[in-house]
Amino acid sequence: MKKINSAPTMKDVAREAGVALGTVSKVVNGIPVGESYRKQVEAAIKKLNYQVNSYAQGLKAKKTYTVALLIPNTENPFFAVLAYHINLALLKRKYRMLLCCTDFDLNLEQEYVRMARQNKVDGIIGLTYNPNLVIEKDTPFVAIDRCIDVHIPCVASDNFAGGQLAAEKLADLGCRNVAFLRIGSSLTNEPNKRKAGFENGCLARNLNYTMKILEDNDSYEEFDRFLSSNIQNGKLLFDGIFCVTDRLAYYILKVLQRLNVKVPEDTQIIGFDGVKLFDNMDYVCSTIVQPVPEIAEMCVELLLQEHTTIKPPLVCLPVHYAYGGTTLEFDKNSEN
Amino acid sequence: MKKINSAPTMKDVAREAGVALGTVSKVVNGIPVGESYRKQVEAAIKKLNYQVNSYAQGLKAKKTYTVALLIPNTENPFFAVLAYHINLALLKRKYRMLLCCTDFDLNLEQEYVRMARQNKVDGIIGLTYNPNLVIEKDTPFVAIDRCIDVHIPCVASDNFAGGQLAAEKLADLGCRNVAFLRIGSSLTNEPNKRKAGFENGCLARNLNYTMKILEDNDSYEEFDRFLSSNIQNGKLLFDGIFCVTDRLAYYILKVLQRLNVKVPEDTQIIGFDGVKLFDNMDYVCSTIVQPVPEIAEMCVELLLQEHTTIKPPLVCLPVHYAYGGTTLEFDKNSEN
DNA sequence: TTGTATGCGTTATCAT
DNA sequence: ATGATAACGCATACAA
Repeated sequence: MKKINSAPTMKDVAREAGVALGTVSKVVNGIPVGESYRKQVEAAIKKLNYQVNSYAQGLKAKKTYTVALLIPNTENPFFAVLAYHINLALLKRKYRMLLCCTDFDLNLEQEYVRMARQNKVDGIIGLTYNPNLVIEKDTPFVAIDRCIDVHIPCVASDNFAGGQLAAEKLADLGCRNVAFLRIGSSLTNEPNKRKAGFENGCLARNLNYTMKILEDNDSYEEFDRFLSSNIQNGKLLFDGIFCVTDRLAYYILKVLQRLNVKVPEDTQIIGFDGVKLFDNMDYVCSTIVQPVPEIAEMCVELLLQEHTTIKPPLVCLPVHYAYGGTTLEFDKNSEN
Repeated sequence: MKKINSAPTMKDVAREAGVALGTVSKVVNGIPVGESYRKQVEAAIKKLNYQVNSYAQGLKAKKTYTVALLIPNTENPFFAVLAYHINLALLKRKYRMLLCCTDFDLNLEQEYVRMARQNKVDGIIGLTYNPNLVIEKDTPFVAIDRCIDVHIPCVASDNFAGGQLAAEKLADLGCRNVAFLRIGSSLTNEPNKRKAGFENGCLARNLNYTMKILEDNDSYEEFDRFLSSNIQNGKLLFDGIFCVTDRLAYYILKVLQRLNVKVPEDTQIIGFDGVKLFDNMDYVCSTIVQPVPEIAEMCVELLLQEHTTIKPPLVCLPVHYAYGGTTLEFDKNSEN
């Protein structure tokens, strides 16, 4: 396509206004300047429709007002909503956002981190999976859901409490025999604590529990088999299931429907994330809701704090339970 | 956070390699240079972990390898998936993507367009709603779903054909009395053609049809009333409903469930977009699927074509029907 | 072929 | 308070 050629520069403005270059710069940057000069310059700016070139600015200032967000994709609604809120939080602070979808590609993750060095961006917010990700000490980085290094702040939901809450809710809702279903990376990360929290909650409430943990490259259908094998006389042995994500919960819901297990009458399901199909609509399933807007704000805040006071290595934000049709409505209205 | 200070520059590399600045530049840009020099420079680059500063590069070249994507948000899965595929298409061409969520804010849309001028980005792909959006002729811009100007290429699905297809499918599936439901901006855009296409299809297939068109600021609940008022003896007068989007279709599905109308037995629903809750999972409803990856590719292709041959003012890409549980399974497997 | 010098648009440090 | 000038890191036209 045609190149953008003739953007007016400060020099043009200076000539138009009949003042020196430096004066224009001052006006643009809000540095006090003689009233009459000010007006002239402003008039010239308006007339030429001048706008600073942020690339020249970035070159000079080593500051680009751009932040890179590394996430696997925006097809998963959790990531998509996260991206949206981070974008919002950045916009509030006049920052732009470079969206870098990594598709779970470990090399691509590293590539993007490298790209961010050399003041191409002012910082990175990353939800990554590369266990060997190299982040030089002078690259401002905030991690989501994974503690990469003590010097890199990590922001996450309180996953342990979330798991615990799920167990408690199932207990409150009358379950006695529950299962925990999980699939995902074996990487050590915060969401892994959901399991421990759930176990803890089950023990506290005297719930019988069973775990079915799959690895990343396993097939979801393994769950089909697992559930089928736990059906006796047409009834599922579990009256409650906690799924590590809403995505999985949604999948399990379909499986149970096929197996003629009634949800929530026979078996209740709680997921994790708080995914909605469309904004302002219902949750996909009863779920432990992650505080996405707060996570976004926290990430941006931590990333942009200039005052290099001590950075918290791990920030856990509170989650809450929300009804979404896959549990009994006992406490439908208790959004927490 | 700490500033990135000491990034090595070409000068550092030149010194390290014992060559001149220009030589380094040439190596970096793949311009032939003496073999021994090449190796020395490459060694120095590796040693210092040097990387070009794209801001200095952009300043010089008036090319930033960055494209801005303007969409309302990434909370709506259609937008989210679109963003993902555009990101992919750009990545293939070594371009970065600035994600600009406009939240349907007309001023913000204009603001972003302005920002893009002055070679801050090499071009813009925009799904916008501002009817008065000013795009200077020298700003590379590709529009999605709306013809802004003859000089600005517009990429969209074949919405007319999609509407027609919806009518045909409903007819094939045995419907005789159908309704078209729509809510959205009254702006003239491509998706509006869904209505005309549907009408056309109904006429061709002798379907009785009713239209219920709401405006942007109307309440969805208006549809509740509309449907309620069309129930006689506990039966809905429509045996088929075509909704302008999957989002609406999903909403209507919930309404009908509340009204005890069985879907798809009593009434079948077809939406538009092809939204899936999670990737690789089922469609939210039976739907007319937009070819999102192709739309993304086309946008990027049109935007980046250097050879300013003639640009097509409007490109319509083919849609197809997909079963998603809200129609009878008559042709479940016909993904067209 | 390789090196040198200039300019891209800004900002900041100087004299004035 | 204002204007001239250097420097940011890179690319390139030009000289060697």
